[in-house]
Amino acid sequence: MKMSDRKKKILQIVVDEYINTAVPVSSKSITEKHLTGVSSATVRNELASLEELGYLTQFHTSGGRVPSPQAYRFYIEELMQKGNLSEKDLDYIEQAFSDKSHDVEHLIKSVSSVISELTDYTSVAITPHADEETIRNLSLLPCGDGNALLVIMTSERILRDSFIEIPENMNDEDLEKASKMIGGLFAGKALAEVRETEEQILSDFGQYRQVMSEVIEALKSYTRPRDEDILLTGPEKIFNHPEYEDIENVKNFLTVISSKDRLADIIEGEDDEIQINVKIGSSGDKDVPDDCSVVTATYSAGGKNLGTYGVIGPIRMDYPKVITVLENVGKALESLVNGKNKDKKDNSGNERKGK
Amino acid sequence: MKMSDRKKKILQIVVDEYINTAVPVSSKSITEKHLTGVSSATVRNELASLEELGYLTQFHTSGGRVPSPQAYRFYIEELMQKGNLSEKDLDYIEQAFSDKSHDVEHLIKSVSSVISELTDYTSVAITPHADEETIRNLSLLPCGDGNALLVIMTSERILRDSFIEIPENMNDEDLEKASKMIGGLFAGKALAEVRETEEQILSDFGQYRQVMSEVIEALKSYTRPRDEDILLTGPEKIFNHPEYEDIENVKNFLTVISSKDRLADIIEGEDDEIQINVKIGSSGDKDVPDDCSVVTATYSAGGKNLGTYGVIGPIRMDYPKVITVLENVGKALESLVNGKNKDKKDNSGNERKGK
DNA sequence: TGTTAGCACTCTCATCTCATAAGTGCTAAT
DNA sequence: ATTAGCACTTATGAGATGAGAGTGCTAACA
Repeated sequence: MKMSDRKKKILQIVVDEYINTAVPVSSKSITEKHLTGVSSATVRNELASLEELGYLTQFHTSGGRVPSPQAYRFYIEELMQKGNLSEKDLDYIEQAFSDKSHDVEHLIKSVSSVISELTDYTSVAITPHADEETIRNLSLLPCGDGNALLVIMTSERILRDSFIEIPENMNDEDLEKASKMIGGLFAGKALAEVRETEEQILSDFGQYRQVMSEVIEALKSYTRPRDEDILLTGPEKIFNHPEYEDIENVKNFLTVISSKDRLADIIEGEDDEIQINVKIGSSGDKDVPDDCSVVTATYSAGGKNLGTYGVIGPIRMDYPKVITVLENVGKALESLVNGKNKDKKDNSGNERKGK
Repeated sequence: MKMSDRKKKILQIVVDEYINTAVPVSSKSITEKHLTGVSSATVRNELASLEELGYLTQFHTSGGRVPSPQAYRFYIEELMQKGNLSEKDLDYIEQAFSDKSHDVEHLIKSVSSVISELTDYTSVAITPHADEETIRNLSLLPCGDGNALLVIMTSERILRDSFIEIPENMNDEDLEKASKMIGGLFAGKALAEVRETEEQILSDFGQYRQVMSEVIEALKSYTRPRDEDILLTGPEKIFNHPEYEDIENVKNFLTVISSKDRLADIIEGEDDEIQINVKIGSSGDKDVPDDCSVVTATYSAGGKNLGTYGVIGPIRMDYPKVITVLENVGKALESLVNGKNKDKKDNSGNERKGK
């Protein structure tokens, strides 16, 4: 059976209506509010047919219809009409990003918080992978107790640090020399490269072999995302959505978002080509819980990867709104980053500027 | 009216029973399980009297009695019998702390997680105040774009970093000189001291005046606790306690713990003299929500402040268990820190080793 | 052949009643 | 001071009931 235009229209109405009201949609309400000119019986026939096609389900015989995950997917692909943000919302974004501080961490927090506020869903964010970054600066600082502090900064100003052990006989001056040497060696290299050239690097080193190997170990550990790299904003927002009046759903949700590892799995694994990615519960993605949807966007601007952001919430999510917000935030970020680059050196490129 | 011994005994039974079962306690159950030898009518009289004294309340006339916050306070002060941890639990603590990594951050996470696991409540932790620490190392690292990265490490290995602006004409060598100079100047100073001596320090500086003032600004900002300094572990644990079958309570709880600022207020403001601190809802402490209790312990060992840890949960909390766990974790921490110091240099002191 | 009116059927939901069980407060006896 | 006994209160759960919503089906219609 094919999808006639009227079927599509009706499906769109059902999804729109259900997103807005959270109430199963009846044939009557469709003819009354949206599709005047046909009788409810006609709509009823179409609904039955859409149900057969797998787009709609009923909880019980007299309960109206509810979109299936498949329907949401189709809706997002073909039916959804994206809106525009209100002036107020646009202002809000601008306001939030106008902060003077250039700090990546603060920016990430702002972005995450803006998304959560504007969409009214819980927002998740993961900072860009250090893996792809190049090392801008690497230093070893003395601690004075047989350890040194390794600090690295990458091209995108991501910082990592750890304590490493140094030989007993190494004094502060030696350490400084080692620091300069190792720092110079790694400057400009990508973290991912370190692993590849590990043997070569190690073999080249006599004097600072031990320190060197500790540094490499540390660098290797930086490629894994840390708990702190995953940000969760506004978990309490779920209470604004009626599906979370059921304690079981809350329990499930809270359990999922409590595990940073789990969260990372959920928002990771993006296809870089696609800018906005929607995962709808029980879509075969085992990481996303059955009754949740996750919409994420990976931002990059001026050749910089700025992380992946998104919202997690019920399957009955306001996709048009969420996607609109994510797009607008993306634009704002882009102009922020480009604008800033222009102010300084205009070293922006277009290498990785999403499709 | 005074509290007879029998009244105390009965109050203790009621609180114990209610903590264990979450069911209002009846006169009958008391005489049957705990106080054989008296009739339920006698107990009933005592209960009525305890109610008059403000220790007990009833939801409705045939519903048994429930302890009031006042009763919990009295219970903790006078009636409670602390248990011992099981072998299994003790092993668990030891296991968790045997991690090789000496990193403060990991330690804090372990502690928080252990507390949450053993008590079955949500655990909160706040890292020690950088304010009281002395600066062990301060360095300025070049970024290459008109900024420098300031990194400090304190005596307790707390790290802070920020980007500061440097003058246009300052090259990497100048920066290194400035770094050494400023680093030397602040080494051994407490962060709190910086503020006091600010004017003097600034006036002494000609050449690096601007950098210096940026550094001081940054140092001042380190005294405020950051979001990352507040750790929340196991929020989903609340679902193991029947009071959180009510969605309103969950909502309230989640809203409170979602705000790091709020959390900080709740577990801050400890009296340093008291090692374990119990705040019971509606106790006049406006930060703690009405239907929550917070039990915290501030740990210090070998002269080091190791942060404040605790649990947040329903007023009907298993205080004996929680307090026992907190005490045992404290002991384990102490022996860990002392042990470690012995291994190395035995530079431990007894300056601040809580009573 | 597609559309529609009409109607029986199903299911939920709120309300009511009713009986039961639990627990208390009070009184009078010990 | 304690206790047995009993009336009183309230929660809880199990039907029963009726209203309301929505559907599926059938037969008539354009």
